[in-house]
Amino acid sequence: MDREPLSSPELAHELRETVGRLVRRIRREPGPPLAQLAVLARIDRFGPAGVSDLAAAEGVRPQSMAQTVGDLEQAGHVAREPDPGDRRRQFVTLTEAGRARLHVARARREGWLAETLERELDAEERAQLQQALALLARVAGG
Amino acid sequence: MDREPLSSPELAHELRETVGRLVRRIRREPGPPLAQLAVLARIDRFGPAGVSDLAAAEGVRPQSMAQTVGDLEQAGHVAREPDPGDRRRQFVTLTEAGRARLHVARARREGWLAETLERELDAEERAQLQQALALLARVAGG
DNA sequence: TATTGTTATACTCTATAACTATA
DNA sequence: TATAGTTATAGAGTATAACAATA
Repeated sequence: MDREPLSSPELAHELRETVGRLVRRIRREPGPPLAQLAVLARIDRFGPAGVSDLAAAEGVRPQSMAQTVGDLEQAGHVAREPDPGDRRRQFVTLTEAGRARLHVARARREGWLAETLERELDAEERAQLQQALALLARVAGG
Repeated sequence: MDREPLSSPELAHELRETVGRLVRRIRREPGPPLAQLAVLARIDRFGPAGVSDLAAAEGVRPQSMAQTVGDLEQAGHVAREPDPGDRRRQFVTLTEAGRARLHVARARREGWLAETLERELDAEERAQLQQALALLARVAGG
């Protein structure tokens, strides 16, 4: 199944097309908006954080994150707590409803992806993919 | 550098986060809208095609593709030619301006990605990534 | 001055609904 | 009826610009 190695421009092209299609496919699954889900997941994993921290972590502008966090707050999925040491900052925390929402959403939305990974790939291929994700993280995060 | 193998749900989570960040990073590079670029690239590679064909190939609805093709036509980057055998169909073709636009855009937008692949990864890692893309295509395309 | 965060506005991308024209 | 394509409308996601409050 080995193919000719692609040049970097060719590989860049394939990479862009493939991840584009994958993102569209994931987004088609029902569930809460992906940007919101990502924030809930991050707070659940790493604990309360400021809006700027969340923006930097997700690779978006603080203004964009303020919008996302505002939507989550209106839905009752996050709450804000003032930082006593720096009154500019507000810690964004998960509410119980937000935590429940996260778990349900994970089961549904990432559930599709997880099932597809199970169905389409064998264990070795999943390990291959896991290694490749580390490479992609380097490409994206630089 | 081997890590513990992730469970499929964990891998799904990492996959979604990583490709999300990568897409945002690519989109930040200046250039024409990605959806338009993808259509120009496809016609350049596979020749003129109908709107529905393009929609199916890119994994979007025909209505979405009609919008994208309409924008491209207004910009003078594609033209339409009637199919003499079926008057419902219209072949979308590249204009000279569209071809020029494509090549400039590739040099700029995918150029960043190609350079990053060259800089951040070695040849073996790029080969690894190429193989992983085939796996991702299976996940996305199912 | 720098940092945290906001609101206002606009663009990209895609979707669903409702439609016309042709097969 | 089915297919190719359209317009209208809406929502998700992100951006820039301009601003307020705090450090």
